[in-house]
Amino acid sequence: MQLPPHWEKLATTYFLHHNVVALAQDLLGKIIVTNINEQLTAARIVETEAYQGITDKACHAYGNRRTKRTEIMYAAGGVAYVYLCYGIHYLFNVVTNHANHPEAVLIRAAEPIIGEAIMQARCQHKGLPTQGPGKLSKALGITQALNGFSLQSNTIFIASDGYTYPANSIKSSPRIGVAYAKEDALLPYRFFVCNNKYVSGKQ
DNA sequence: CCAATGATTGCCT
DNA sequence: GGCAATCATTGGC
Repeated sequence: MQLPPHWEKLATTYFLHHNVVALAQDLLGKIIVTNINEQLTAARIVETEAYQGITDKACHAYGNRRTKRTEIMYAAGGVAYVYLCYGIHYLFNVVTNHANHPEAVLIRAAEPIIGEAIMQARCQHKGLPTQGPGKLSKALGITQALNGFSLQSNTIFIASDGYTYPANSIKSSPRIGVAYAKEDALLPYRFFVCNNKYVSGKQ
């Protein structure tokens, strides 16, 4: 696989950062790359959410809950956490922090860079292929089979081309669809690039 | 064992 | 704006 020369795969150490909220914000502008069934696709991340470990009621690992599903969140950062939501959609998360600190960043939306036609086709050419976490996974070819995959693999990883969004174009808000988390539902852990058409929901 | 429920989307009115 | 689709995971019995 040949990437553009100035793209650099993010190293494992990047994902070991202890502040998942800061990491969620920093991931805006980075590029998610998948190479599935010989189909290369890449998209620049424009919307993320932080899930802050065992004290965050919205996090699957709240209360140190360890189940077959959540187990991968307890691994050291730099692996994929993929799970099925509403019985229909695969949601892609990046596990962060050191082992036994179960934190993750949900990647909610991205702007296509490479393989836009592949993404459109995977989404049956309906609407923007990478707007919203379910469609994004579908467009990138992400399924449960990728759960636990290392982001150092060549199948799925995150790269930087040095681009960053200006600080004044980044906004935060409460996370989407977590009303059940009561007071933690109000935490401003969603980050997005404003005026970007791929961002889901309200801006 | 079984019923309830979601980190959503798309189609319908 | 409302709601059905659709199923793995979860927790209670």
